Amino acid sequence: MNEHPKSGQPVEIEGVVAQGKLQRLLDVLPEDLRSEMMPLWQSIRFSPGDVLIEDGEVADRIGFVTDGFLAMSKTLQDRHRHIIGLITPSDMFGRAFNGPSGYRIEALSDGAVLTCDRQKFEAIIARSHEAERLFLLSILDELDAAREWVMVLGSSKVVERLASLLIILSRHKYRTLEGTAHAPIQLNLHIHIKRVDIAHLLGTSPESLSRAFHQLERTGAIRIVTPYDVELANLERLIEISGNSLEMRDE
Amino acid sequence: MNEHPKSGQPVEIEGVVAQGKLQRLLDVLPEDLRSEMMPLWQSIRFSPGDVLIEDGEVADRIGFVTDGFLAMSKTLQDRHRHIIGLITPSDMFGRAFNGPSGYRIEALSDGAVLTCDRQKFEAIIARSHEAERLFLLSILDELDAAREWVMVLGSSKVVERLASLLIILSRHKYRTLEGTAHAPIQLNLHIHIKRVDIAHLLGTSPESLSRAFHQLERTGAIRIVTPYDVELANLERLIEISGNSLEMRDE
DNA sequence: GTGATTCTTTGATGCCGATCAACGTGCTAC
DNA sequence: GTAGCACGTTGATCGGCATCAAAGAATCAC
Repeated sequence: MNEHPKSGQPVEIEGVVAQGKLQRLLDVLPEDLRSEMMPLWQSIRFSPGDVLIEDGEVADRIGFVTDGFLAMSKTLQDRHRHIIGLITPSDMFGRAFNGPSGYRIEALSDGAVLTCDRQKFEAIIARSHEAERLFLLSILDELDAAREWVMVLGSSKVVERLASLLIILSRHKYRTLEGTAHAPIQLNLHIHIKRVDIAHLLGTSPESLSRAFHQLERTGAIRIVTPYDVELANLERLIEISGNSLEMRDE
Repeated sequence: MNEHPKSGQPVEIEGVVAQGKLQRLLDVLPEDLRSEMMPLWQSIRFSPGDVLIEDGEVADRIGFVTDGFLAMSKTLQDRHRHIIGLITPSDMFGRAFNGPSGYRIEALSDGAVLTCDRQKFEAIIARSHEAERLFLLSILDELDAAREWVMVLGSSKVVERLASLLIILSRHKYRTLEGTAHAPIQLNLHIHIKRVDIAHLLGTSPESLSRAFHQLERTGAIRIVTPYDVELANLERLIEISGNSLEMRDE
């Protein structure tokens, strides 16, 4: 029995566990809608370079990231590739209640998503006032994140932007460590993303990004263990370099 | 009689006429909620430099711009001022259903807003499914706009960013000219915003911005009549310079 | 009108970062 | 092992832009 677990219990589909926003959404759904929605979900694993939704395509599916990093990206005629934003665990993608996507959704790391038919998702959410409200709140969060990112891109220098990114990534990591009592003084940050992708996210080139990384290391703000493993040795200095533009909320 | 005009008719409060999103919102409200909400509105006129909501303040009011330009801005300790985004006629501001604002809302031009107590606004909207849905859709629009702006800020060069901004501004102007049958070939764009503010919006300095303006003029893309009046002489070239990153939808 | 104030533009200089090129490093295949 | 490949780093050059400084241009007070 117990085909569809009760509210509050972790939801697992094909070996992939729903958490964060998706779990909260399922939690507030009344039992009947919840039962209706559960079988619609499907898990997909991805690897770097995979394209989940093509630029310009009318997305017929929405999804939640359960693990790994996706990006909204766009490459212009002049072959310049921009990464508009990261999509990190718990985030949603796919333009529910909205028109076609102007951006490609692509994978920057290994990971997994849970996806659902877009129209069915919308229809079910729309039948629960609570769920639709929760959905609205998560869009408001996305909006805040996007604006914060506008702020970051406004800082002219690459080191500043990189410092901001590292802080944001550490916040994400911290967010998922809800078990921990206090923030650790020294943060070992595992970066799952290639240098090129970080560069395109920060609006710079891999070369300049590399220099920025090593500049941060020279000032003692970070220590580069491997290109994918960085130790935030001096968080205060890092914040200072970033320009103090970020709210240090823990959510 | 007819204290509260019927749906579909323009709403006017203290000489200021509601249009765009606010009007649509009022239109979908059932008559009782509409009557309840109408007396809550209050018009405020603003001039450049006026601060409507202070950075960090818990906004107790929301508002819709009916005329002129506002900005979300933030100035860091190092006195650097960033403008995160423009708030143009029909746009909302003030974080309904959300926490304190991390940004200042300030006026960049003369204009007017209609404002309403935030909690009362939320309460009334929440009682109408249609209205809450409409609200959600307008937040989704804001999200798109924010992401588009991330895209623009990603282009390294100032001329490109300026070209994009001019296109966006012309779109706004076109949006309000719903009476006109077709887009005019040659667009006379009145810019209500000071150079410093545009500069801070584009993440550059007034000096560099000035040079960018004149560079656009040299290439024939625009003609500068006065600093506040620009003629988009060659829209195609302007789009080309902008990097084609913008969707040319008319809404 | 005149002067004060505010905004825009122009000029000169030095730094940051884009770009091209080459080299280093780690991984996979075999 | 070695070759090949993908990714990261380093070096050198050059253009764009921030910055400082100062000069037009427009507006307002009076």
